[in-house]
Amino acid sequence: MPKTSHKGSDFDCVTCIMRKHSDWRVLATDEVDLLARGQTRYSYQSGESIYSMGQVGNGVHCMCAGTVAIRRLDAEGNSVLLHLAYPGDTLGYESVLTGEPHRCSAEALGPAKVCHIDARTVKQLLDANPNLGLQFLRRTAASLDAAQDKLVHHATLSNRAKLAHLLLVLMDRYGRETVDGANTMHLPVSRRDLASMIGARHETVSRIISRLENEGIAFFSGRSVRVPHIDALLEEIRPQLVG
Amino acid sequence: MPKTSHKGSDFDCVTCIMRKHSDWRVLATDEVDLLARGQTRYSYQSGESIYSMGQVGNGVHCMCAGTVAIRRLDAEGNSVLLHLAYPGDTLGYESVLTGEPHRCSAEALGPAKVCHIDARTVKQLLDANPNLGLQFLRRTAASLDAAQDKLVHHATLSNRAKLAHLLLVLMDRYGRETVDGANTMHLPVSRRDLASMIGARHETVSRIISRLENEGIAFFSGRSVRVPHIDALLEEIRPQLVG
DNA sequence: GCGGCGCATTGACGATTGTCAAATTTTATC
DNA sequence: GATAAAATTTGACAATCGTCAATGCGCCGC
Repeated sequence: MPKTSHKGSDFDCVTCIMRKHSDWRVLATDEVDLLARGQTRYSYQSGESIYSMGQVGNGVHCMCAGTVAIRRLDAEGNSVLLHLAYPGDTLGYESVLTGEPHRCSAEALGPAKVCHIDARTVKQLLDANPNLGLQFLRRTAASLDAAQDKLVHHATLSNRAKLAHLLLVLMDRYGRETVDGANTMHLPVSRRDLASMIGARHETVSRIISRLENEGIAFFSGRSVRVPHIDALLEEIRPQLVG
Repeated sequence: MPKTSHKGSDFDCVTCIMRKHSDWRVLATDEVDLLARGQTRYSYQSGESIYSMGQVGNGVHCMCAGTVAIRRLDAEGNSVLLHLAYPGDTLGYESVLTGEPHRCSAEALGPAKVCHIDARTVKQLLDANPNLGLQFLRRTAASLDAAQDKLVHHATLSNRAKLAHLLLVLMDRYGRETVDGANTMHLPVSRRDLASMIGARHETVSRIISRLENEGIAFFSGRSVRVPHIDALLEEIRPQLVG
């Protein structure tokens, strides 16, 4: 499925609109120039791989547009979607810092624009501006916090509650409210990926979806989802607080 | 339950045997002196809190001896044991870096010796030596990697396999081999904590333990565990590879 | 347009799990 | 050491979940 990515040169970090929202915002002007010299922009089609588990990273990837899935595969070939990355996110810096191979793969979930920054440039910037390392540290700590939150959810919520929570999170980014007060969105991922995100089989997700539809809470058609009353999904997360 | 911790002054980071195994190993000699001036050693009894969720950290904690449980509580009061920390580990630096309250609590699981390093000193050291920030970054990235591995396990393994895996990990640190080739250990945590670590109810863990005993795989008595053939536990992790 | 192929849905069924409850053991406190 | 509190174990039962299997749907390449 993956086609070759397209390398473009009509772009520059100096003028990148996402830079102020990324880790690179701590750089000074001359450091941004250095960043721009080590940078190459790539366009990816849906399904294309940005990097793969097991490879050693030769640079970091800075997202300008699109959605990228961060996955990990276990020994039996099960794919688990761990994280969705968005414009402003920097990907793959762990491997550059440690020299270890990537522990996850990154795959475009739609047309995406991602800049590659050469490892040498990254190291020069880390040397030149200690704030960049601290910024990466803050970002990584936030990711760790998010991962731990997921662990808590996996340990305490039912699959149904986890799916409801995931739908709310996705609705927050992909959803829009219609005139009748309902919320709709186009799912960025397949049912299988939804299942791996909540730690269940895809058949189980299908059944939960069926029940949600029967109960009038959410309606699915392909990848489009309609939630008439968003509060009904919120109810699913809170365990029964008998009153 | 928690008694007050004991503040001791008969100790110095300069001579600390764990320093070479901790993040502070990147410091130069004069920086270690600065570290030692900002440091206070505390002794904690089993069950005592080192810091709590919601508090803003006024420094970082460096473990010299013992075992510390990193927990998170959800809105309903469920406690999830996310991580066990050991000598050489540095705890609570996220809060110091971000100014945000601690997202987890840290509790001694037995007699523990933990040094507190004042936030001001930490910031001075981060300013003085950029390698310290990069070291924290590597450490945090490793923690993130471990958390993601747990997420994959939660998504793909049965509770029984997760418990077997956890026992193997604990055996690696707490176990010793007896003359007859069996492995034994003293569990550092309660059944409830074991359950929260694998994302199951404590009743479920009790039942899995009963089955493991009936099948001759592992024998539990209080907190002591005896595993006659460690390979039998390993078999539990690998899904059925029909041959 | 057609055939394939992967994804999605649904049914059936057994296994596992969560919940509630009670009995028992261990641990903590005085 | 006695009592209280907490942790653990076990049973019963309903609900959920995973697996296997069959079918339908949609997309893509030819």
